[in-house]
Amino acid sequence: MKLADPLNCSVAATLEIIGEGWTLLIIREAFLGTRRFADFQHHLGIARNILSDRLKKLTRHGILKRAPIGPGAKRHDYRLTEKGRELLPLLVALTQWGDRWINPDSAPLTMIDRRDGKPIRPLRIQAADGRPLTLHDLALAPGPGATEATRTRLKTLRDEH
Amino acid sequence: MKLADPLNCSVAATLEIIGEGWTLLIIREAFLGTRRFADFQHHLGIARNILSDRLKKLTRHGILKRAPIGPGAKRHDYRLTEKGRELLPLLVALTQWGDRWINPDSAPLTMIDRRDGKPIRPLRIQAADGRPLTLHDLALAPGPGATEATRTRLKTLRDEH
DNA sequence: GTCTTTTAGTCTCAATATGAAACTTAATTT
DNA sequence: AAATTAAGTTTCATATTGAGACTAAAAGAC
Repeated sequence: MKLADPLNCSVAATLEIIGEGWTLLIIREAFLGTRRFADFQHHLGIARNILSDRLKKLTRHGILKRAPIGPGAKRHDYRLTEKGRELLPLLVALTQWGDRWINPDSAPLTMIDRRDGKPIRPLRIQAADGRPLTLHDLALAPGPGATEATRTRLKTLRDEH
Repeated sequence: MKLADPLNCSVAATLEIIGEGWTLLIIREAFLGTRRFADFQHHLGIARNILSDRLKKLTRHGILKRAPIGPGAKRHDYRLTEKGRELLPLLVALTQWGDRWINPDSAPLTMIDRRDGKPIRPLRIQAADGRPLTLHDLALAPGPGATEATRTRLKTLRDEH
């Protein structure tokens, strides 16, 4: 994916880091507790050079961090940082969409609340006060980082509607 | 991304369809109201052959559908289906993560509640009864589509913890 | 209806990324 | 000290991407 100009968009910015199949699968593995190079490689069946490249990229972006495997060990492994753990809602969104639209009635894994064993609720978009919102309840406003182009585009959008 | 075996995982299944940067950016554009080939091309700066390929793939998977541009028109455009619109939480997750971790204090766009103009709430993982859950409150259970390998893996995970 | 322009692609070819497997080096184990 | 394992790197064949020229059908102008 070779962006001509920056799109001034957090979706695009995020995808430049994790917008590629293996990267998110590596992150998923990390959420499952995988830390070692060889384990990522076995579980995913990814080529070693690609894995090496992606682990470097994720580390460079602070999503994974290298840490000694044990106290005093010289080898290291890869662990999720806070920045990485905050990708959980993204993984949940991917899982829930896949469960519904690709594997309906045959979800491979269910995320449950450890406390009561019940499946978690589907993600919802909510207003500040918690009301659920649909697509039609949403609008876009320029944020503090909006460029002039973004502002113009937004106006065009509003005129269309 | 060439998966050796199916991973029996909805994340992987979903990423096989949309796990590539341009695909999600096309979907984002569609949420912004873009429908025509030339408009996707112009807004994203994507090569025409790649765009053509991705639109076909998205159409084949039922995320976009082709429809006549107007009543009686022979030309068609591309519109989100219900299946496509259900990707909204995924886009919100991408946006919110990017706003927080890549563009802190300089979000390009803010999603607001049309009713009161206030920004929407950050996505949360919630229990069936609505309680917010953190990573540590979650567990995984085999779903109806779990393979034997998945069940075994899950047991291993549980033993580790 | 015919001419012109626009739209939505396809085709070609060079550049880049990926994947498989052999190879290397350092850390651990025996 | 020797053997083994773990974590990569290198090499090279193959696949994907990107830029731009080219094409056919539809829409618009007259």
